[in-house]
Amino acid sequence: MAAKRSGAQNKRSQRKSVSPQAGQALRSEPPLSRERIVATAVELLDAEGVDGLTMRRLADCLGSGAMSLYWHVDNKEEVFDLALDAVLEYRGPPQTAGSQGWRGEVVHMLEDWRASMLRHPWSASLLPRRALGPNILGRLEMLSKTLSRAGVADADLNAAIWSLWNYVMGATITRVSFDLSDEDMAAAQQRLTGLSERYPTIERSRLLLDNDWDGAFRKGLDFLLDGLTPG
Amino acid sequence: MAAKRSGAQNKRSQRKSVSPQAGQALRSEPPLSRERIVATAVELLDAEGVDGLTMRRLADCLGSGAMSLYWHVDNKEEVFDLALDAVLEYRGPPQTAGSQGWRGEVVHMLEDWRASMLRHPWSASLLPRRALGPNILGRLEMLSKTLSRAGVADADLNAAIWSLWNYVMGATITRVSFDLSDEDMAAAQQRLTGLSERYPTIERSRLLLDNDWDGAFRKGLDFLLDGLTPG
DNA sequence: CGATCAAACCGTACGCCGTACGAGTCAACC
DNA sequence: GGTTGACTCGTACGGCGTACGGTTTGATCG
Repeated sequence: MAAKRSGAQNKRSQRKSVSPQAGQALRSEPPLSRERIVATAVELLDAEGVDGLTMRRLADCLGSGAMSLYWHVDNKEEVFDLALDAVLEYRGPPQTAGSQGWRGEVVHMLEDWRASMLRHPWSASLLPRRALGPNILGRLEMLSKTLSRAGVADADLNAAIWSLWNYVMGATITRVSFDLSDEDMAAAQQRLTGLSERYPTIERSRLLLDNDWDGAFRKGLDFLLDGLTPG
Repeated sequence: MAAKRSGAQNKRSQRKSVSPQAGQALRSEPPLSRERIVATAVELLDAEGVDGLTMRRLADCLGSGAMSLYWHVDNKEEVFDLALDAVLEYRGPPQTAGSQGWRGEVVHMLEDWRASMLRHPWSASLLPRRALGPNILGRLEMLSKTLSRAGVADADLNAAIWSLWNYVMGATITRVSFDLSDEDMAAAQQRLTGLSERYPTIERSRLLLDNDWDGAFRKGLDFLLDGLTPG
């Protein structure tokens, strides 16, 4: 009988043979692989959203049967985890202005983090999962190293990292949640004005409308960084 | 034919009759109602988590048929929305120390917000939804009013509110995501030490272990409030 | 060459899901 | 009695994740 044991055992073991594509002479598709599955999953998520990804549809897009996916992947959860991390690659700050200092580097990485997730809004709805893939860990490592070099005390380092993480995640989720279409906006406003005697202040401030999300994100980030660093 | 039209039309219209419980002479359960459905949904979510809530199970707990729920509720999404808001009621700061000032009131409300969600961890996984129920709106209204009275400029008010919201949501989601059982903790540590040459800083700082979440939350909140207020 | 074996693939089936549909029940009112 | 409207629910449909076991394929070895 075949193997197919528990997670990451014999699967993902790379082909040791010399032939680049083994078999599959009649099939036009390249053979399945973790990478191809994840890449296609991201495409599907981008196109159809979180509910549009099913194992059957994913397999269809890959030109394979649904159950074939389970050779490369433990279950649907793992597909989500891999897709989330796949979208969060970070290549570092732009080299053109190399002398922007640690703070510029941190701001750049965090704004890029948020932007990457907003480019794939489904990623925000996957958030409450602890999948710490290599890309997420890489960003945390960069954050940790940069803050440490900037003089943040070791005792405060973890709190500082988590504060920034929290802020970025909250801002991203909120931005996705309220990324309403125009009619939704109108409906929300409608509902609020109907209740203006109950919520006069937020009705008057038009909190749910015309807000500068990007600017507010940057502002709050600055506040946080001001507080987090000794100088 | 019956009515059952679109959202919040004829449903939820309270009984005008004098009889306290109409019909249902043989059934021991009280009649269905939005309130009872939501309360039971919260119980079920607390007990079984987000995947444990299905319309059939919810109906079973209520002693009714699954399809009966749809008279009082549009769909499962609405059950989630109502459950989320139901858990976020806020009764205001403790009256004993009435003179703690605006900042104490804000901190109290935000810490209570986070605590309420941590008491029902499923609420964090429901987050990326824009359901603005009365309790959430009430908290936003309180925040808006208090900050405004504290002297935050109107131009900065919305940014201030969203920054605090973002921070609280991110911190709560993160806390839930990493609320690992002991073996999960060990596994995460295992995975990290295996990769210590790739992520030396976060491995050394033990970022994923022994962290003071509550203290870090309070710290970051203070940073944010420091930056947000003029004085 | 033929035998063997693991890797990779996939068809079928099971139990569960959300909910459309329409029929049923019952109190209130004409 | 007849009608109506609020409410309950049995059945059914299409779709889901995935357990299970069978099949194909290429590599390896005699």
